[in-house]
Amino acid sequence: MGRGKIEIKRIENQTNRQVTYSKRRNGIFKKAQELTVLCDAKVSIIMFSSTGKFHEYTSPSITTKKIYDQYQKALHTDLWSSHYEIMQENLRKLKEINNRLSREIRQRVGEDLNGLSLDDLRSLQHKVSSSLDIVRARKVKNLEQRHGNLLLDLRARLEDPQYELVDNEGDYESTIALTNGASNLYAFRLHSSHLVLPHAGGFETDDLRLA
Amino acid sequence: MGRGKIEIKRIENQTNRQVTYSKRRNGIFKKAQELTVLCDAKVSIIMFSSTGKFHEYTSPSITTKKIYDQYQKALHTDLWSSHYEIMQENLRKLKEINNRLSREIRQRVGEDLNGLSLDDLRSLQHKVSSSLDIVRARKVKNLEQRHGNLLLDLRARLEDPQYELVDNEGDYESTIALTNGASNLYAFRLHSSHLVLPHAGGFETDDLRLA
DNA sequence: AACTATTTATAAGA
DNA sequence: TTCTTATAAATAGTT
Repeated sequence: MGRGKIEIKRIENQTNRQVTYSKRRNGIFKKAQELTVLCDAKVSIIMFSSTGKFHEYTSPSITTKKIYDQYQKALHTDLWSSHYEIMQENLRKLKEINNRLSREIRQRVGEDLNGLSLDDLRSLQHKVSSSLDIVRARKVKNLEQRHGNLLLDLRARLEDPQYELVDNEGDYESTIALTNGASNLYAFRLHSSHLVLPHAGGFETDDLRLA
Repeated sequence: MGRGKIEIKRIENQTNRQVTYSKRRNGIFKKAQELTVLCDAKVSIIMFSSTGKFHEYTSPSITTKKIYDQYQKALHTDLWSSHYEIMQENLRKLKEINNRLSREIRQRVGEDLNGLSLDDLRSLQHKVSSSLDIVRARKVKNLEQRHGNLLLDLRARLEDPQYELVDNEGDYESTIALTNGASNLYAFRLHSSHLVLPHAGGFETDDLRLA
């Protein structure tokens, strides 16, 4: 309907496209308004131009939110709650992980020991002690690497009677200690990998896996 | 456009109204489709007839939900999005806290030491060492309390040459050590108290403060 | 659901 | 952008 017939395919000329968009948009909105009045209907139109400009028509006596609520009812589809539920669940899991990490670290720091039995304390001591060995060994290793100094190495060995043990059997012993000491951590990681991720393509949700 | 001109007002004859609704609905959807193609636009139309029947058009390559997301963004209209954004923000913060806790604990366990300078390692060793002292002291204290046994106490003192120091000056020394060692933790807590909580009355969001 | 006289929308041009 | 106008498209009333 115009001076000439046009083919329904993308208008390549940007200006033409904009003009046509504007004209036809008005046309559609007018028709929507007429439909609303003539037929006592409720209409919601939302559109975005190719440049991202937003326009809408909504029948008077209704809001976009109401239209969408009805839409959801009509389709028996809940567009948003699944996302909310997933986010809630992720929040819950992250908090759980956080609490465990907090407790673990507080105990390692020496806080919050009241609930622990003697055995717990003993085990905690061993864990912390193992960690200390590892850190100490690492520090020494760093020193060695940094200075390439055998004298220093020797001095470190003298300074630290446990060093010999850690250094010789360290790979095995400390791995065991570490595994035990860090077992909770591994559990946390396993947990965090269970975080439910929303489907792709919906809301942009950050990757929730812990690094 | 038809055999006669019509006034734009509600069609009282129910049958006519239905017929007109049907015809004009198709017209609008066709125009929406054309607009989509011609102008590379994104259109979402949702309508309900006076009898409650539901119909929609959505441009291919987009979903109603996406249109709705964009709609919310475009209007800065807050139907649900503020809640959503708050949850996103909280998730982000929890993840941040989690990562810090994880790093802290991993270092205390003896993992992930590669990035640390010699000074870092030294400081870490001191922290872990302090923690170890505290835990050890606590274990011994537990033993004492449990058995009320002086002999045991004595044996513990023999077993652990550092005990004397910790026991005598422990309250001050270990508090300092703890405060230093746990300073990051306090920072985390401060952080977590900054979590934004959604307004009451919306979606039920769990309390996000860390215990 | 078709038909078609008419109205309405709009493409192209100014 | 807005207006103009020839023409295409939509549709009201009819079958």
